[in-house]
Amino acid sequence: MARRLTQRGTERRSQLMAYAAARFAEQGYHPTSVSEIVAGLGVGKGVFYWYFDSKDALFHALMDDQEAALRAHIDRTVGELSSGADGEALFRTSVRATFEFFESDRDVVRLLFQDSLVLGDRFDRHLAGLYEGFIADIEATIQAAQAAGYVIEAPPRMVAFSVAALVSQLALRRLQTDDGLTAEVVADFVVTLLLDGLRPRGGRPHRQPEGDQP
Amino acid sequence: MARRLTQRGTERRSQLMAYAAARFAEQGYHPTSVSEIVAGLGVGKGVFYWYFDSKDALFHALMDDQEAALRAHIDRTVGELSSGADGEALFRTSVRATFEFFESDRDVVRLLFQDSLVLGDRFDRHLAGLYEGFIADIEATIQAAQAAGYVIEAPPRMVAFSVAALVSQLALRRLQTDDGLTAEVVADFVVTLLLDGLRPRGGRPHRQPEGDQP
Amino acid sequence: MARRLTQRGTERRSQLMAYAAARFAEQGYHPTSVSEIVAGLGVGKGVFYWYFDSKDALFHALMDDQEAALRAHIDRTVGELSSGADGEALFRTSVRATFEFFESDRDVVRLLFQDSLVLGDRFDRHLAGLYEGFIADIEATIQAAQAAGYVIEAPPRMVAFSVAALVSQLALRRLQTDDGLTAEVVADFVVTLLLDGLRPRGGRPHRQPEGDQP
Amino acid sequence: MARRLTQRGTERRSQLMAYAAARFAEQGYHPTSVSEIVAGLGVGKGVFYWYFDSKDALFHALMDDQEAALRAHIDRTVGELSSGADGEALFRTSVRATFEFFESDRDVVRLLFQDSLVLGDRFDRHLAGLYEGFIADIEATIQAAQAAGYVIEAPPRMVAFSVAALVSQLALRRLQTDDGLTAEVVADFVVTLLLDGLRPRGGRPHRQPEGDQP
DNA sequence: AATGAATGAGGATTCATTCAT
DNA sequence: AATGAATGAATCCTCATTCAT
Repeated sequence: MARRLTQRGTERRSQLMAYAAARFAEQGYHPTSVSEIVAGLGVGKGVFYWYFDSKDALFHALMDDQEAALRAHIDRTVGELSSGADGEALFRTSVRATFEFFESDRDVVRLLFQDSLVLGDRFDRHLAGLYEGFIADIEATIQAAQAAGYVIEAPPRMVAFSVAALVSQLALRRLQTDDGLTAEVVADFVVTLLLDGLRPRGGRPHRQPEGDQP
Repeated sequence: MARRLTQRGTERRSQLMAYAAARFAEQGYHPTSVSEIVAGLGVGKGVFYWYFDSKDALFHALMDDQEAALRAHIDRTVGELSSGADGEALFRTSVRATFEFFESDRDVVRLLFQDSLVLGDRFDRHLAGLYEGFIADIEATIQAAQAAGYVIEAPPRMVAFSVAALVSQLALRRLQTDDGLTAEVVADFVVTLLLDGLRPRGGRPHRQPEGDQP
Repeated sequence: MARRLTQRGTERRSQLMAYAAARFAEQGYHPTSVSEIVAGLGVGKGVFYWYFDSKDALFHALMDDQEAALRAHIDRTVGELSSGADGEALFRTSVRATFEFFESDRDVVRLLFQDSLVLGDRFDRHLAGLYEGFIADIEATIQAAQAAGYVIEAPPRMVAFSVAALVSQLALRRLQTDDGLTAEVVADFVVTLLLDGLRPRGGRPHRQPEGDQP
Repeated sequence: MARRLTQRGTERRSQLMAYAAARFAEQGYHPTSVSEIVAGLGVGKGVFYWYFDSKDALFHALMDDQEAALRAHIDRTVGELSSGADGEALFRTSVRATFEFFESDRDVVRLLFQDSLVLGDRFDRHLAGLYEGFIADIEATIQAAQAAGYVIEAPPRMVAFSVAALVSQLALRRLQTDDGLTAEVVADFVVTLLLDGLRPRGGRPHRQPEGDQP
């Protein structure tokens, strides 16, 4: 690999990746065959292997690309914030950017979250790395916030996982059940939930004898 | 199917399911072949198709079983609570029971979360149903709690998804990164996070000019 | 592999080996496809892989079988010699038996001598071993004969190679150019050549001025 | 083909042949792909088909070249002999020259002996011709020597095959098992074996009752 | 209830060759 | 003279499933 590509070659490669991403997102990795991909583009089988070493390799390339794109989108959005923004604003902006990104290309989420659970060991290393990237970022932020007293004490990694879990799962489920909510509304709910929880702050009703609230 | 099974037959069937569950959990559904399953048990191919109509059917049976087992475990645990327990106690107990269940059979989580994303449309209906079962339960609880003022206003389904997301993802990640925390500690953290959020309640430090807390 | 085979299974396996041997002998290993083999027998593709792990594995099985058969044939023939037979008779008998064996199944020679030269490294170990088996046998005999003064001094291994070269190549070429000679005549010529050389023993003509004899 | 080549073109062609020869010698004809050859030289696929009609054609060109080179080497070496040399000296010189040639380019032997056995019918005609060239030469010499009484009576073609077999196989095996012998020593052994056989000339020990000499 | 045997479509991948540029 | 791109038949092999026994 690491071929020198002409303009046309670069386009072909992108075409293949885009089409494959859509099929993987729709049906999953295993049920999507290379034949299906090339047939979908109306090209010969050899074309696939001219651009990718294997089906696996394509998948990894896809993941790498999307991860980079997500990071770039978040960084860009956060970069646009006024320099005086506080931590909460930063956090909220990041979460919103994430939901926006997933909103703009619905395949991406489905793709990014086909993880090792499903794809077997061959993908573990790659995906673990990818996931870890985000988790580690969040973890660092959490630790700083804890040091400053803005976040309750708890193992930062567990907290980071929680943040990632909420963001990723809500983004994902939005695709499956259209609840009519905008990305922004969901993002803001996530931020509120993470910061303040489900229990109303301030004076609250007394416990009821027959109560079964959460 | 719907065969009438002898005692021995029932055992065989369980054996097959247990072995298949382990393999599915380890490598995923597609990469696990029927041959591998029967070979692992040292029996002929016919055995498999005597007890199951297809590989799909086995998978669905597995899901049904595990879902029922999880529900039973939660119900049993909650049923042991003193009748005077309040909503928060109920909630905490349910979450704990869930983590305990996943703790007792690590394959189950990996199995339950190989979802439609990965398995393609054939599994959608089944899994959607499974997932929906839990979501609907939580949703009902949330609605009641909101009516009573114990939970902030927000689309109950979204709230329910959030609860499910946190519980399931933290249970899942525990398998992959051994953080040395007990199921109970994680469960309690999840409950706290959901109820009160990450931001400390009570008097808080003022915002700092250079702040970067979440 | 190492499957338990029924009578029918054993027959199928033999059928496959026989047919494959013929094709390998005729066209060589690489130009013979698994499809061709199963088509030739009118069976499905899966049949091949029920009996053999791979095309390679079949080839090795073939080699093992034929080597064993050749050895057995030689041992049997030599065993029928009167117990008072001398070394020369033994040698002559072995060489004759070898030619007979190759005569009885013409594919075998072509098969046994598709060697590492042609088949690449994957076959090296196996074939080297096979070839070595015979070479080592001959080498031991040569050494004993040298000790007793019946054979001239020379590195025994080189001598052994020479014997193997003559026997195998003459057997092989007989298949390609029908010279109308019986296996026995060729065998006896080989023995004579090896023992006494091409130069007539006893009184010989004087050198001629214009000579160009070998 | 039959292109008129510039100087640079001639070099390219030679480069391709040399590289291909090395690969064919190492892995065999079939396992070596055209892609591998051009990649090894860092050129595009088109280059290969500019200089050769096909992979087969390259192989044949290789064989032709090497055969010519071998003949030339033998002729040159023999031509250097004093004109009064007798038949034995001529023979010895030819055999030595052959071993020297193979010694100087180890790939050649491996290449020349990838014969029809391995390469299938397409190569038969070519290789048969090649081989026949040498065999016919030797055969003529043998016949002359037999007429003059220097060589025992036996079908000359069979004798010629024997000579070719010994020379080629010993040259070949030297590559695989480094026995530490020089080309000259092996060549001389071959000559001695062919002329006088393994049995010592002159007074010989009587047969022993329990004998096991060759 | 279970076995070994068989099926054959389909999977990923390779490869000699061709072609537009 | 040479390139990168493309072709598509063919390769080895897998696998869910069926079947005779």
